Amino acid sequence: MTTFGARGYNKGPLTEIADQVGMTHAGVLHHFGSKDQLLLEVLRYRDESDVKDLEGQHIPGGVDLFRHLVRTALLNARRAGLVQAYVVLSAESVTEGHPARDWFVERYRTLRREVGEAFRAVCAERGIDEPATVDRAAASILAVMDGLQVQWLLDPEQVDLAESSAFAIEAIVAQVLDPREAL
Amino acid sequence: MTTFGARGYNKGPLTEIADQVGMTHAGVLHHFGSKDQLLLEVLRYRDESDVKDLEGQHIPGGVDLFRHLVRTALLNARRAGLVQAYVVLSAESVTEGHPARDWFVERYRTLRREVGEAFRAVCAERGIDEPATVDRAAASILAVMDGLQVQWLLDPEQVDLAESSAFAIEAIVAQVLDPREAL
DNA sequence: CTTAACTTACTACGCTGTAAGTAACATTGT
DNA sequence: ACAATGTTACTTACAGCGTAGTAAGTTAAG
Repeated sequence: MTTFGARGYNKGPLTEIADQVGMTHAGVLHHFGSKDQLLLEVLRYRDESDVKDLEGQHIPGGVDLFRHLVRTALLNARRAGLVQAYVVLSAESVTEGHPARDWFVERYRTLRREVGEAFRAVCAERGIDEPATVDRAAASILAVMDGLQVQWLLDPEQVDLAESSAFAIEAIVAQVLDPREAL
Repeated sequence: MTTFGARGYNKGPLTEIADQVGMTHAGVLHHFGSKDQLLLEVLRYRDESDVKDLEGQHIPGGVDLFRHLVRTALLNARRAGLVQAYVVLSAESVTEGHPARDWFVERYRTLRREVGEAFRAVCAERGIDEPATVDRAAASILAVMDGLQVQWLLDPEQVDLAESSAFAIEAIVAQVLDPREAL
């Protein structure tokens, strides 16, 4: 994660990764078979340990999911390395034949579904019949979080990741629950 | 742009670029000196020709800038290659020692400033005293456009770039002009 | 006569993946 | 109890490719 995050998958050599665990690059290949496979295992492992972190604690739904996303943005501002890994790898994954492409496609589908469901729950709770904008809003919330991360990594002095994320999420949620035309 | 977009800067070889213009890779280096320099020239050239496109036409300000951004998202849905180049290169640029890093830092600063000014113009026009959220909103609008592009490139069937962008921009503008708390 | 626009040929490096060897440990048969 | 036989976790060494950059030569135009 450290190497792929700092230098990207393509430019992140196995030798650097091997050094970090006190091994030669051939040793790493002994365990993972190929560099592609290592990347997928790293991503899978992150997912697993994220789930473990939430064990016992309920995975929030409804309005709590949005609060959770805001807290995540706040947390992310303290772990640039991990954020950078996701930013770099997700963008790289859109290129031809990238080994993590399918993983990111699936990941975004899952996240959009979860955020979409949270929207539907909130709408139901407040007696709003489900607006057509739910799917767009779900994608937008994930998008704004990702996009802010890029700007923040490039220019941390100028961009406040947590504040901007919170602002944008609030804006989008408000627009779903009670749409207005400003333009 | 085609090669760097499709394969990224790191994995985009000079030979492929040279082939596209019917030349050897040494011919390309004759003109640009190094691969780094070529990338910077490509980016500079894109900027220049964007300015040329707008020549005569006024660069929109105030509320028209937001409409222009929505139209841009619509236009972008028809040019995946260019979009992919920006997505891949901007994310790659956050890595250590990337040749385009400074360029992207500067680019986002400029864009945030322009969007921020548009916000201030609209606020002045409508007699709203400038809210503290302008800067966050400016970053958020750029962020949501970028982030949606990633999701759209990965899964064009599932994500409607134009609609989602329009929705999110509207949401953010509305929240600046007339803030509400939804959470 | 010079300069520009190349090409060919080469160097040199970085990288992934493979093959063969080694040391430690586990398992099994007697 | 102990040898024989894997098996695991590596290392060293190397093959082999892709690639950026360089140097020298070629052709055409000014």
